[in-house]
Amino acid sequence: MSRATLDEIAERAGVSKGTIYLYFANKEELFRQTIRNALTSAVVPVERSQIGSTSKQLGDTIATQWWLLTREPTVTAIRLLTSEQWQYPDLAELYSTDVITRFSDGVATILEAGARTGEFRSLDPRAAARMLAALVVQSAGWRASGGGPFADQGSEDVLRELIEFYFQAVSPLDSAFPQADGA
Amino acid sequence: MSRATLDEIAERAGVSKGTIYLYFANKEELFRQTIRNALTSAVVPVERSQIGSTSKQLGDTIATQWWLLTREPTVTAIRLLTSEQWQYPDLAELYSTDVITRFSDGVATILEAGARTGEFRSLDPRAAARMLAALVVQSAGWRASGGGPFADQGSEDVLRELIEFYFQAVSPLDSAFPQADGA
Amino acid sequence: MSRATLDEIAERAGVSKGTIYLYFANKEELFRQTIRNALTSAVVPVERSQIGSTSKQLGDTIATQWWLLTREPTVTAIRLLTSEQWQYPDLAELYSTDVITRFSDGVATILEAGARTGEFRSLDPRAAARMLAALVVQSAGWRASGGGPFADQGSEDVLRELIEFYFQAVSPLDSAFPQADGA
Amino acid sequence: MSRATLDEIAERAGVSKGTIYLYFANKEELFRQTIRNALTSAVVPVERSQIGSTSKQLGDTIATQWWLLTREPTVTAIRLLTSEQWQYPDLAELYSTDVITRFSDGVATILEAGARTGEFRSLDPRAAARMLAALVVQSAGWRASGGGPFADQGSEDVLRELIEFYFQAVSPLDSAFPQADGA
DNA sequence: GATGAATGAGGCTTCATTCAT
DNA sequence: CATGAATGAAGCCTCATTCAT
Repeated sequence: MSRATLDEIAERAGVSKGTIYLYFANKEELFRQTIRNALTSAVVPVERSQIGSTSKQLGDTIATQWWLLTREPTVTAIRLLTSEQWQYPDLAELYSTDVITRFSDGVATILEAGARTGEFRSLDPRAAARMLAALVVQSAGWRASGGGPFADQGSEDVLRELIEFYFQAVSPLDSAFPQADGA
Repeated sequence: MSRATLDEIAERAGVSKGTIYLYFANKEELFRQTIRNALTSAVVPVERSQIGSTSKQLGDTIATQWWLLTREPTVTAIRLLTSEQWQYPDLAELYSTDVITRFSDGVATILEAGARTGEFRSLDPRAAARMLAALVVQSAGWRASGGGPFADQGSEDVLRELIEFYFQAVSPLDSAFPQADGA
Repeated sequence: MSRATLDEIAERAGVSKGTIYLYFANKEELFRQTIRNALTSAVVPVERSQIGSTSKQLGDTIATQWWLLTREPTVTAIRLLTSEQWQYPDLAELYSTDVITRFSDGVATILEAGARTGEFRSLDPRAAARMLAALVVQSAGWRASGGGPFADQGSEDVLRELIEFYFQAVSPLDSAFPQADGA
Repeated sequence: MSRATLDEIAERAGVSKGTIYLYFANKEELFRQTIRNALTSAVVPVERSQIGSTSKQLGDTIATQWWLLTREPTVTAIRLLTSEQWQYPDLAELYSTDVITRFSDGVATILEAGARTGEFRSLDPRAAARMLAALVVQSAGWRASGGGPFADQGSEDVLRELIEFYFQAVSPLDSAFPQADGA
């Protein structure tokens, strides 16, 4: 990432330092708007995925969130945010609420529906959704950082591994292995 | 956390600023050794837990890692590390290898043993261990930061939720719910 | 006065910043010409007042100078000038010569004439004129700034007070109090 | 004066820029304390001069204030203050109140006493004191700046001229010329 | 060993000035 | 002629590092 100095930011943006101040009141505002933009675009569009079987919905939702979290602007934003999270707790809150909670809520709804149809095991949907959120966020973070236990796996591989694991975890106890065609 | 200036660090340590330079070459070295210490102490002692049923071993291992990750020095260290991971990739690597990989390897061994005894489902033990690592690390991180989907749950509750979920995920398809007595 | 940035100057003048540079080489030149204009217009027209008794001439001269000094463009100019007098000694010199010396010279002439007619005491006319200059300039400055010992007096009151005092100071030792009808 | 940049201030003080911040929170505080110190030391000690004839008291008071206003720290302080008076109205107020008002009040008291003993003419003592304040302040300012009508007179000459003029102005109409031995 | 006053490189921000339109 | 987006030198301030005591 290199350092987040205005000199470097300006250079990477191809403008002079002073130009930045034509568009942002100060460095904090620049920071906030950049993060906010990226995070807003990382919110998984739950409504769009409410078609097909709940298994398909779940796979699609996971895959969508995965790609939103691992694509460039989001990675940079989260990287910046975690670097400075103690200075901008409200932005961290935004991330938590808009991205994670929304994903989690969407997943809980799908799990509930799937439990009624028998596609999923009957379990606490909110707890299971939180677990999935943790799984997706941490895995994406590790992938993005190039570290962690996924260092030598491609992004698709990690996603597939994740989906397979989660479907096992929520599949009905006597069911066959479900179809996950996310991504 | 407050600011990480040498003035504040010295004050909290109860020494003068100059004294720090008697023990550390510079701020980076102080940073490195602090993190290194904390991380080393967060390595779960796998050998110790190799007694009892594999279920018990798994539950113990998860719980131990959980408490190691959520106790004070580790929380601070990881917080610092993730803030600066782009500046100190070798420390991030250390975290990844010493803490996560070791935990993950231990879990994989347990899962494998449990699969042989029929206590656990038969699945890719390394993949399942990676998933558990992600689950534990992210959940602990969220707990520590006070944000995320666990904001209003106690640490024990989160741990219990996590263990329950994971045991469901790895339990044999026709098994009853296993006993998780971590913590 | 607000800040003397070119942005604000341009806005108040109703033109764009770039336009200023079509008419002035740089900010210093703009500054110089603005001050110069205002100061030139604050020169008391001594010749015009050379009618009537010397007492009336004196009163008129004081009053005229007073109003020239306390009206808007002069106040702003002098304010700017005293703020920057160390950067623009030539402008300060201009102020000193064109405004103050000319006023002082005119007053000295009147005092001399008045001394011959017996209207004024016989004293060093140049010294007495310098004193009057100091009196008028400082009083006007205080009035303009809203500070100083005249903070709660109206401009006319200050002028009247000043004229009365000065006439007392220069009146013949045995004379009755003269008529001051300035302004 | 040269420019009031921290670089120059530090250089003149013989320290580095950073050192200033060990003693002052910021430039404004440095400015304030410098001005405040100088102005406080420019307050004429009225009580001390309450001995001898009122004429002597008046002469002493004028002379004392004159020297306080024309000596180095005061000159610098007033110079700085007038440069920035729109940024620090409270300091200008301090100057006005502590220095000018106190001088003016002291003079009014003396004039009143002198009027009772017949040493001074009977006139509005507060108005006459204000006039003297204006006279002294402006003359001192001109002397300090090296400009104005006193450019080619020594400081003692200006003071003598001022005292002579003022004593004429306030002397009883039929009195002989009083003794002014200020300075 | 320990201290903390002093340093100065480097970061953020302002604003006079330029120039393509 | 007029504009205003872009520039970058220069100002204020912070803080890691040094060194005389």
